[in-house]
Amino acid sequence: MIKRSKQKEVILRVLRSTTSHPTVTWIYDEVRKEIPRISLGTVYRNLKLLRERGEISELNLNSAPSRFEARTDIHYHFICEKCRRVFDVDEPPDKRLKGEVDQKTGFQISSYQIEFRGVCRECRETMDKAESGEK
Amino acid sequence: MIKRSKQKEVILRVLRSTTSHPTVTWIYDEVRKEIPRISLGTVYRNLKLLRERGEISELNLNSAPSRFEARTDIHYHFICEKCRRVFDVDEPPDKRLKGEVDQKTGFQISSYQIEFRGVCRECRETMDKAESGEK
DNA sequence: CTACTTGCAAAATATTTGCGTTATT
DNA sequence: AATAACGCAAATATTTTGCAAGTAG
Repeated sequence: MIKRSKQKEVILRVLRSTTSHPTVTWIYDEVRKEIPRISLGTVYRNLKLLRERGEISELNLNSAPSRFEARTDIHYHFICEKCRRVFDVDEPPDKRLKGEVDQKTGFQISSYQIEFRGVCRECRETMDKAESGEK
Repeated sequence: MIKRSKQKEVILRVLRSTTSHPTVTWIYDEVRKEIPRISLGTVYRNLKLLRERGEISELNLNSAPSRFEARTDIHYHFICEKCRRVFDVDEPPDKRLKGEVDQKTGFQISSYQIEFRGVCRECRETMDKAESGEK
């Protein structure tokens, strides 16, 4: 049975307070403002529990540390390969997709993720400027 | 400038020889059969180069080690949460999706990935058996 | 009480990097 | 020659885990 704890509550509250898809370390630093003696291991353990309970989502994007978010509904993500920021994409996902893949493969699908990669507008502008200036 | 090397060639050939989405360690072990003194660092470095050149794809699925594959066309993946195997899903991806997200966000999208998670048929059967036997 | 949770520290994984040497162009 | 790539080993992350003590149910 899962027992409640101050740590769990604060971790969840911190994650719900942002839309920035933070890393474990960022969450750890935020939570420490309230619980200075919390350990990184506890953060990992609770994020894992919360993910298993379906209360949060974990994103594994290219290049190491996992990102987390409080949203658990299916939506797209965009990862900027320059600045590494992660954006939610406001485009309704295809409702039929899961069912079709379900049927075609015989797999029991519990969730899915769609991730776009590229360069965000801001970084593109910076790059354009740099290019015209340098040559 | 990128120079060719025996190592690069063998790594690429090994990856092209399988559809199993191997980890770096698996690739390393395979390549060592031909080049026993190759170092793990070289495998990492070359996989990174090949990915940057767009010759291979890197998949970052939940739970640590990256997986690689020689395919670079857009297709879906299914990850079994029990046995951790990765399957290609034979379902044509939505052609309009990239364009729509492109337009809506103003991002310059270079690629995207769709990953389904769940339990594969084989593991489901194993679980069903275990359950009926244990109670 | 019992069993889940915590903090701490150590271990286990995974990936990157510095450096002197070797190979490609 | 110049520079990219290599092997090796050490350094960095990143994540997990064992354990003794604390806390919720």
